[in-house]
Amino acid sequence: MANQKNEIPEIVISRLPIYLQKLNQVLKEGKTLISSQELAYHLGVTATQIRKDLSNFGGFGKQGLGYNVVKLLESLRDILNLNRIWKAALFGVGNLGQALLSYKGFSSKGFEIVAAFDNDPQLVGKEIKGITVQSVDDMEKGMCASEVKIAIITVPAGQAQALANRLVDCGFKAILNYAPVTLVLPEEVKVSNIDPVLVLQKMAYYLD
Amino acid sequence: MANQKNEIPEIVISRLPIYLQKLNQVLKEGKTLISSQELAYHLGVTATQIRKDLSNFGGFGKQGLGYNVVKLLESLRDILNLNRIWKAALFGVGNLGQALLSYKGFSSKGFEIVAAFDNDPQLVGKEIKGITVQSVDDMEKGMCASEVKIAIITVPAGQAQALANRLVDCGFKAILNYAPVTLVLPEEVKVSNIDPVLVLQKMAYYLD
DNA sequence: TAGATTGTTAATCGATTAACAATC
DNA sequence: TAGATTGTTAATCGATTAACAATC
Repeated sequence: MANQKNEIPEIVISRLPIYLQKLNQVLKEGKTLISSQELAYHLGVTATQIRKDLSNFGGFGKQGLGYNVVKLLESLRDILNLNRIWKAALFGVGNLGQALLSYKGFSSKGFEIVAAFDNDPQLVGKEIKGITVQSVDDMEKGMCASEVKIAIITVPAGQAQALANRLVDCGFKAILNYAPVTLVLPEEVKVSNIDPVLVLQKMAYYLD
Repeated sequence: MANQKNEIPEIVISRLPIYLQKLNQVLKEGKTLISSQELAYHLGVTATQIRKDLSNFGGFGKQGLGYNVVKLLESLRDILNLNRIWKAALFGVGNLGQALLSYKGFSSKGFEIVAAFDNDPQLVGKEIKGITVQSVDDMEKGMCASEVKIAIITVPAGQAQALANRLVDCGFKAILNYAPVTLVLPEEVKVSNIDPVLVLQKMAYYLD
């Protein structure tokens, strides 16, 4: 009844990109085979956990040998829907927004920021990294009928919830939120938060 | 035997800053009392979980009434060691590093970047947001005997592990790592990673 | 074949939730 | 007092780990 996606724990899914990242490193080092033990070694997880995680999607290894690096990479990219380019729209072209526009790590991993929006009249119309900043007022015009389903929010905290509501109405399905607020949105929309202050506050507990 | 800190699950600690964030919002709205139910409502957690989390540290509420917002805020700040200013050093003054140097959210929450380091001769000596960029070569000179225990890494992936090793040798105890690699460090050093690509890759699984 | 490592089951561990007595 | 909500126990749920047969 429920499709397979619902059955696989989110915590498993969140580890797959880490495996992918490590496998890319391993590939660069020229290894063609890797055991779950080796893969686990530097990732802070156990070999058993890697095998268990992967077994949710099938058997990718060979007993006695381990995993073919290239094949496992391809399989993980398939599972995570990474065999395509994902377009994203950026909201808020301040310091952080501009840094993200300049970040080369997105495009090399298949994520491309194709539009940028800001409220500041000084910024609207300006071209940054090949992208012309548009007014947030015009968001619906260009985006709602487009194939862009990922939004990156780097607006001030006070504006984030209202913007997020508009994005959901517009049809965005995934939001990467850098604003320091917890967004309240329908559960069919995926939201992930990046807030360095929360992370530092957590670490502070263990200091001193 | 074991001190209390070891006994409280890390997952509990990681939720406390979120409660803190919400309580600050609630305080601004002028509320003086809040129930676990209300607090939970917009945080995607249950009221029971909030009460359970808090009960690790004592009883902060009053039956029939809820929690005094100001008192709970103060208690959480005490628990998380946030009643002081934490100094941090930044490594890597590229786009992202400069955005972090400009970010006002750190100082308003008690985190202050007091030093910045880069390898680029063009950047060394330059002053950004009141901080003079120093050469990474000189890191040990200024930092190892200092009270700065938090490092923020925004250098390229290939340089992060070697830098982190030096930081640990130097006496840093917490590392906020923006480089897209998993750092391997002694377990007494707290490491947190922020990598938007991993987050986007996870969300991609649920798209389409 | 002998050695190594997977994929999977069962056991363990730990976190979340439900329920409710205590009490404001 | 009556109603509300905490703090906590016990039950449930889910994730991790240990163990090992299968098999390369």
